[in-house]
Amino acid sequence: MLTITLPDGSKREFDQQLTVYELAESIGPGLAKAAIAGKVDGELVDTSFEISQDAEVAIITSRDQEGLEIIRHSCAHLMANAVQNLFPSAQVTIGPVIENGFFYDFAFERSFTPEDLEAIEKEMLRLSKEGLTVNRSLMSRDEAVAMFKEMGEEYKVQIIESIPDEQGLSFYKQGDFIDLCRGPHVPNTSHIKAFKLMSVAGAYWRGDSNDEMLQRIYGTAWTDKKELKQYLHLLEEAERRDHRKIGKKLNLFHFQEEAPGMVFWHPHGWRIYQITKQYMQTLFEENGYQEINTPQLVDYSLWDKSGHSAKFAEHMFSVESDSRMYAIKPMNCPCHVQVFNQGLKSYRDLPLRLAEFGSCHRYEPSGSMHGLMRVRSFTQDDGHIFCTEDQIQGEVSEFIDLVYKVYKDFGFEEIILRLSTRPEQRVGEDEEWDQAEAALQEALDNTGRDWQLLPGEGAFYGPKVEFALKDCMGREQQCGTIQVDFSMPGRLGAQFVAEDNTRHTPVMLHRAIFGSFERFIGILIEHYEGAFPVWLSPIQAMVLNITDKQADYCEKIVDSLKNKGFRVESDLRNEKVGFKIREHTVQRIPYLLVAGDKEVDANTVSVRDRTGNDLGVMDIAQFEALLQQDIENYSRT
RNA sequence: GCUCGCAUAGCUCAGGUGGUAGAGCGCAUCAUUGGUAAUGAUGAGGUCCCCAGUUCGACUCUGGGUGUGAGCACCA
Repeated sequence: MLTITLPDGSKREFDQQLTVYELAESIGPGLAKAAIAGKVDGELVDTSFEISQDAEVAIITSRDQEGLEIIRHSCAHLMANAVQNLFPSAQVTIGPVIENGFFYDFAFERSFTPEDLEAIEKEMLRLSKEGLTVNRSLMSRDEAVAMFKEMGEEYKVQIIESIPDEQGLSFYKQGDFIDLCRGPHVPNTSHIKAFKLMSVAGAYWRGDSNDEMLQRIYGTAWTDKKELKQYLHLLEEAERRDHRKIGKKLNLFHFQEEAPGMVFWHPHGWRIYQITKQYMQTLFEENGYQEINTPQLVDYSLWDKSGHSAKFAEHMFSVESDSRMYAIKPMNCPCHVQVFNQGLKSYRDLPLRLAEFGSCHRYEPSGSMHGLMRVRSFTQDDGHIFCTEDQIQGEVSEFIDLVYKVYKDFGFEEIILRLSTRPEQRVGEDEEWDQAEAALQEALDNTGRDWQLLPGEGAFYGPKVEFALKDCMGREQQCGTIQVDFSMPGRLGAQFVAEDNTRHTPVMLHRAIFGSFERFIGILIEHYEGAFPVWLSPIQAMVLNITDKQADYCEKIVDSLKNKGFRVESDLRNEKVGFKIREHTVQRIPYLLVAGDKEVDANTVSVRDRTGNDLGVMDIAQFEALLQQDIENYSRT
């Protein structure tokens, strides 16, 4: 007798053991058809799995997240199958599930072309339609090695050899194609219906840049065609929002060959930059930071002392002058310690918070640069807090609150918190680490929010908290961070006099909220698709005349709004008002004010927003109030 | 840095078996003074990314470089 408990709590009894598939069948033929896998006592298994004792069992279909992942995984196998059908000399390696899809890495004598992808996709479709049964089998490691050796699959042999042979290895076979896999997999290739191959790219074997490069094919797979279509649509939207495109369209910035990875900010882009900077400057003032500024060029001796040149010399720009070698500063912290070191500090001075809009240059690898998101010249909203160990938690707590406020003001509601703790290679005493990690953890717990733990991911000099925000497309963007540093203050000779007149080394907290202005503005551009909230808009309102007759009136309105501190301009060109409206709407200007004879006579303007809403006719005072309100509450219209 | 692709007018992009190129938008000039997402006409714009090589001749083919895109690796 066998009792199976289903997810709804109902129980079913069976005389003898049965497979997941048979269980699904006993519930209903529709479910049996839809069954992709089973979950037996919390463990995912194939539909062919034999249930031999009392258990809680769920039937997994494509509607479950796990079901979708199994489909994606099986789709990776389907692709490998298709590739080997078409290109027998291609060797298989690994093919995991990733966000929205899967990839599979092949070793092949040449790279795959877009035409190859089409052919592979076609072959996959054929195999899917054929409805091949997918069978699981077990093999000992030696058997498996022998089999793949015979097949000439060198990479697979390496993988298998690196797995400990305990209860045998599982293999999945469909048609002639067999692959090592933990599974589970769909019972039949016909379950894989909605997929598309997206791109080919090189990827290192085992992810190691010293190893050879393989051919990676990326694909996406979904439950049905509709979901696939939705996903492809989302990708199109992401492309529309690409900050590089919008930056060009809205004339915010450009890059050119002579200065790779360095931004030429145009007037409107620079305005956004200045507004975010002024925002941060106010925030610094309100939160006990003192703004400083430190040199761009600093002699290598300082970078030797700080340890940066030993680790990052290849990524630093150098300048030689008067036969001395300088680095263009790649970071601000050593300079901040120099400021701290001027004058003997007392425990009464702590915590000492120094902030800098620190312009840094790093020689980033050419292939890593990406628009504003990763550049070689950037400015951090950098800050360093010199404090005692006891002060860490309080400082971190305050900082977390600050980060939430800032991200909210900029329109980001969802924030992910991560704590990275001690790595194997590290400096500092374990006691210090214990204390610092506990302080960070407590600060996180005090927020009452969820946070993730990343054990071993901390920097060699101390643990850290990282802040990732979610943009409107649901993409995570890591921006802010606060890091405890046990190392640098000591290396650079920072000290303070304690209550008992002994000298101590302060702890240094590195912290940033935007990360870099460049990247943060890139994120803002994509988040808002260029339609910045009024408080960030380079131009908040454009005043349009209908004929030359209203030109003076328009200028008068612009002057009066400008005098109040609003960013307003006029467009008095000899064009039809419809043309001007189109142009400035495309430029995402929040408000368009139209003045014709009627408005001149009544001393009003006709107001329209960039989404096409007609806000009616109002006088200037009313419009000012409207703007003011938007600005004060960081409105996102 | 690695793999693969791309580089043509200010922008977005066409184009040609090797004989120096074209559209739309933008820009300029003129006409037009028009009420809420594109008024019309005319015109000016090009070292076809750079450097070598092959060739009677290279924007086109070959090699090298630079930049850039997707991904990998890296990211103090």
